[in-house]
Amino acid sequence: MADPEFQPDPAVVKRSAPTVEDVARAAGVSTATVSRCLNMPAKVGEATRTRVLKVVAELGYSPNFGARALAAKRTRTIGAIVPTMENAIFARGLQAFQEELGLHGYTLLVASSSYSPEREADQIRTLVARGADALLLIGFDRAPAITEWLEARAVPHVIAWAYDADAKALSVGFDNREAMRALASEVFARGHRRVAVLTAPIAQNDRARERLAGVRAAAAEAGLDPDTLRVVETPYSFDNGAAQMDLLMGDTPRPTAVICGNDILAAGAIAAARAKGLRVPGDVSVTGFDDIEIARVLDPLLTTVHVPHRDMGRACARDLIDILENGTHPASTELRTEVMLRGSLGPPAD
Amino acid sequence: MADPEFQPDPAVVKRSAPTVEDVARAAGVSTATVSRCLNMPAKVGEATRTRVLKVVAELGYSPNFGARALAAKRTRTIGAIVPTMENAIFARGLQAFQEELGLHGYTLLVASSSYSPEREADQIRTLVARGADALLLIGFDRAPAITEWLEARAVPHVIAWAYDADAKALSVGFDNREAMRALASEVFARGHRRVAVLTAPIAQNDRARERLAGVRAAAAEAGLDPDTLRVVETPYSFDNGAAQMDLLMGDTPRPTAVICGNDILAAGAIAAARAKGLRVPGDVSVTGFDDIEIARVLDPLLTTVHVPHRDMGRACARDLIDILENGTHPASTELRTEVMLRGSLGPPAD
DNA sequence: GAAATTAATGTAAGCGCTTACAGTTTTCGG
DNA sequence: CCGAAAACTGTAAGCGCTTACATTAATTTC
Repeated sequence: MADPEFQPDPAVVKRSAPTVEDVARAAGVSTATVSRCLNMPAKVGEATRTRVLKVVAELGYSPNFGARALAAKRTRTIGAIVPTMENAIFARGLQAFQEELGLHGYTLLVASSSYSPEREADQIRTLVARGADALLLIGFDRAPAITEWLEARAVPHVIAWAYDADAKALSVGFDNREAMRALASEVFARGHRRVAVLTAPIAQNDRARERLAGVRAAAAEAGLDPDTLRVVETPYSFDNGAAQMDLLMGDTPRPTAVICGNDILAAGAIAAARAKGLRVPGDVSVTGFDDIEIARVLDPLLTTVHVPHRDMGRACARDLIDILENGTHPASTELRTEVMLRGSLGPPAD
Repeated sequence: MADPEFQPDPAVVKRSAPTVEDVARAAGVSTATVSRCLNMPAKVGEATRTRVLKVVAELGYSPNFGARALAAKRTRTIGAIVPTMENAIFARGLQAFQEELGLHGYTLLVASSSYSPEREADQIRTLVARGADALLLIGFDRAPAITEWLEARAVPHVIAWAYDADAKALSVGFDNREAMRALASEVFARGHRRVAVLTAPIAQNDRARERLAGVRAAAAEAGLDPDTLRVVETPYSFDNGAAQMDLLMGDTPRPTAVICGNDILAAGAIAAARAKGLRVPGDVSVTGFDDIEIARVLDPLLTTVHVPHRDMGRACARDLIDILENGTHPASTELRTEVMLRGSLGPPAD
């Protein structure tokens, strides 16, 4: 004969999500045991575990994120800061990164820096403040203060899209200089002597700088004074590629080949060349870098360097998780790139 | 004459990050005041506030994320689940979404569903469990149970890439059917009668379904039986577009126009047509949808529907923040699309 | 000028979870 | 069978922050 007054409908009493306590009570165990069932199942007796997990399922219990983060001092969340998600360059790597993280129960926090170092520094602080356990960053170029800050806070991080065996930081990437040198060699091997380079601003972009160095190295190998290369810096974008190509094609004598820092610039360059009535590669050869989808739809098909974006993203995820869970110190990984010789590169006209 | 034993070097004592308590002590106030300075500065006296903020800066204090989330019951983190980040379709909208969130002090949590409803359901649960205060989802098609679950938990969410004034859910998007109808009308207006439609599987994709309905509507308007349309379903990808186009071009009689569900399929289709020695639009016209970068580099330029991806991302962010901070109920927003008539659409050959 | 507001700050109770430590059973070698 | 080690489970102390409520000081009102 319970007085209904004292036995209110549980559904009415509990408006909010169930807590460990609710689960513990319902399963007849302590909260510690519930927690252990979820985090270290091996340390709990078989029978207890199944009983607790059954209750967990029935109640639809899901641990409170904040409480867990506070008590365990980790969030199983990993941050990534890329220059941009707009084009396929980073998006594909990010996608693979996220997939791999998900496989291991981690979640991805994303921010973009728009190629601005200040913005990147901000985002790094923000993501760490938001509880990121580790970080994926693009390239090596950043103020030493930031790196020191990360070290001081012991925030694991991996540098992607670049590789440097000597750097103290863990990196997963490829040798931008060598990759571009290999591509540029193909250009010079075809006899091009008036060559222009369309690159992203190299000031705070080690990948762009290394790629330019690769072109210069190839030029030198081909017996050409690297200083005769016409170098034009412009932010990565289709329109910038087109605009700068337009200017370059106004030069006399005109370059017979234009080596672009990435496929997006190359796409713009090819469009601009065509708009001017020039044939590619008849009148001017164009090359790119990255081998994103666009390279396969351009007419002519774009000669470029294939970058294993997905492998890179996946490797980054694995390394960070490895550090977080096993406290290891993985070695940097150098991935291979491949020169993709396609229609946009031909011999010079003259 | 303090015994050094009792006054250890603070630098040695405090290895970990400063807490509110540290700040409070250094500023000579209570922790409540420190918290208020950070969260509701107007409620604190001018002098106190500046003093506290100075200490905050000096100590490099940053509130612990977990503790804050636990106590305040919100994370200022918003989740987004998109089918994929691989191509520019969603990446661009996501970029704008993230930028706008950042402007308001929110962070973006990202997951991708690979167009799988089960995966999406998983990701929704995961992101909410990870503390997402609100969610951005793509399209309306999902199990009612999921929507109910979101409602029950009172998780604000916005549906993007689709618009439905009558739906109970908040949406920010465009009328997929009408947009495609407008484009298809142009195709039929040029005299095409043997038309194929290359679409993503429509089973669990309302956008694809609506677009197909748009083509059928246009066909009907043009006095054509919609059932004479050759409809081919294939997942969005360049290779699938190419493969299916290859098959379509083997038909006799061959379609004179192929309307594709997005630009990626269209790019594959054009490549396949060319590989078969067919001229576009001479032998076959091709249209896309989205107007991503690729549309402007294809040869010929791709006739497609321009979708305001960035506007959509931005509007979604604003709506969610508005709900979170002001408890409002924004109305769904319908954005305008525009048919971009370009080279890939011409009159039929025969 | 006393009472009533308003403004500024402090006190302290959690938020829900993890985990060191302690206590209780089992298990097992000898 | 006994004592020690191993295997489970419980107790309870925080983790660092926010915020309802209490307190005190400064203004305002009549």
